[in-house]
Amino acid sequence: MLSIRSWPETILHIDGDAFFASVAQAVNPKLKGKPVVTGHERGIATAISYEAKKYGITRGMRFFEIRKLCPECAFIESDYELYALFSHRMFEILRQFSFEIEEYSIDEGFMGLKGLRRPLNMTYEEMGKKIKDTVESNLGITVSIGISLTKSLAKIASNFRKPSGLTVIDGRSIETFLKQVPAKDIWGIGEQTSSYLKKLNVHTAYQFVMLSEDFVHKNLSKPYFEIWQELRGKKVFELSLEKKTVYQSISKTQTFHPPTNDKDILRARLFYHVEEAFTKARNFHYRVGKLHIFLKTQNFDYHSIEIKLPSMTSYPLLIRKQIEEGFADIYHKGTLYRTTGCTITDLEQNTTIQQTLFQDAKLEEKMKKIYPFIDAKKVDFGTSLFDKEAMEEKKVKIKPSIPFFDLSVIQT
DNA sequence: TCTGGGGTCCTAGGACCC
DNA sequence: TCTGGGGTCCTAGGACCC
Repeated sequence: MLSIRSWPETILHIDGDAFFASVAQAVNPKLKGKPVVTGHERGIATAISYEAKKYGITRGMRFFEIRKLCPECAFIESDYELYALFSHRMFEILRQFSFEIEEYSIDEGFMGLKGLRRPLNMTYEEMGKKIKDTVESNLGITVSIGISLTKSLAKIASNFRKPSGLTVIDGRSIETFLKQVPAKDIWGIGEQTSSYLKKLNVHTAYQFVMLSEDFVHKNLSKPYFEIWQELRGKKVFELSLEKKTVYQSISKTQTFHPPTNDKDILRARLFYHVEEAFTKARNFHYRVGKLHIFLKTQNFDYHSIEIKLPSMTSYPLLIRKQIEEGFADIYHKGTLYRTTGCTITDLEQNTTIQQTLFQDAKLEEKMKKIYPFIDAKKVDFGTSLFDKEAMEEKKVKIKPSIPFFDLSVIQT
C-alpha cells in the first residue's frame, strides 16, 4: 500500500493528438474529418490522423501500403515551420496560466500547477479543462492532458484517454489507476525492459511499483529505480524550464533511396552533414572536440570512425584532411550504403577569451572572419571539388558543400 | 514494423596508475 | 619475480525517448 497525500506536488502533461496531422487539418478545412497522413516527402508515414489510424495505418508505413489500406487517404508533405508555429502558440497559451513550463518536444510539455488553486480559484481538474478548452478552441486541434504528482504519472495519465482526454490522478488514486496500465506503457520502459519484466511476472504498472526497493536495486539499473520512485508519487524528475541551448552531441544523418555505393555521392553527403553539424554548433557557440562519421549498410551494419580533432574548433574546414582520411577508412568499394551521418561530441561552450592551441592559429583567425558570412549565407560556394556535370549525370542533387572549395580562396 | 532523424543517459570493461 | 586492492578515465554499446 502506498500512502500518499492527495497533492504533495502537481504536474500537468499536455500532448498534441496526432499533432502534425491535426495541424494539417486545422489549416486545411478540406482535410477535417478525413484520413490524413504526413511524411509524403520521405514516402513513409510520420503522423497519422485518428481517422487514418482506423484503417490500421501505423508510423513508418510506406506509401504503397497506405494506399492499399486506405485509397482515399490524404498523404501530405511535412511542414515543420507550420508545426513550430502551432507549437509556439500552444506554449503561449500555457504561459497564460503559469511560467513553470517545460517545452519537452514540439507537441508535448509539462507544467507545474502547484500553488495555483487559490489564486485561480479552481481545482486542478478545472485548470486542466480550461487549458484544454483554450488550446483546442484557439488552435483548432485537440490535445490530451494528464495531471498528477510527478512527470511520469502525468505522462501516463495524458496517454490514458486519447484523443482529447483529461485524466487527473491524485495521490490516493495512484494504485487503482496503475492497475489499469500495462508495464510497457510506462514512460522509459521500452520493449527490452517490458519483456524482461514479464519474465519477473510484472505485467502492469501496479505490479511494478509493488516490487520492493531492494528487488528493484538488485535487478534493474538506475533509470528504472527512478521511474519506480516517480510512479510511487515521489518526485525525481524536475521540470527543465530553460530553453534547450545545451547539447551533449549534435548529429546529422540522411538515408538514400535507393541505397548507393557511389563514392563521390557518399563523400559529398558526408561532408555536407559535417558542415551542417558544425553550423549548428556555431549557432550555439560550441567548439568541438570529436567527430564521428559513419556509413550504414543495407543490413544496418555501421562502418564508423571517430576523429579526435587536433584542437577544439568550430570550423570544419580546418579538419578537411582528417575527414577525407576517415572516409577513406570506412568506405568499402562495392558495398551498398543506405545512410550517411555524423555526430559531433566533446562540445565546449565558447568563453569570451578564446585560447586556441591550434598549430595554425592564424588560419583559425581567418575562419572566424570568413564563417559569419557563410553562416549568413552571403557567400555562394557553388563550386565543389567534384565535377558538377558528372553529378548531374548521376541525377543526384547535392547541395554544394563548403569543404570542397579550395582553401586558397580565403587567403587574404 | 524490414526500419526516418535527432537526441539522452547508463553500464561494463579495458587501460593505466598508485 | 610474485602478489593485492582501489581509483580514474575512456570507449563501446545498449536502451529509451519524440
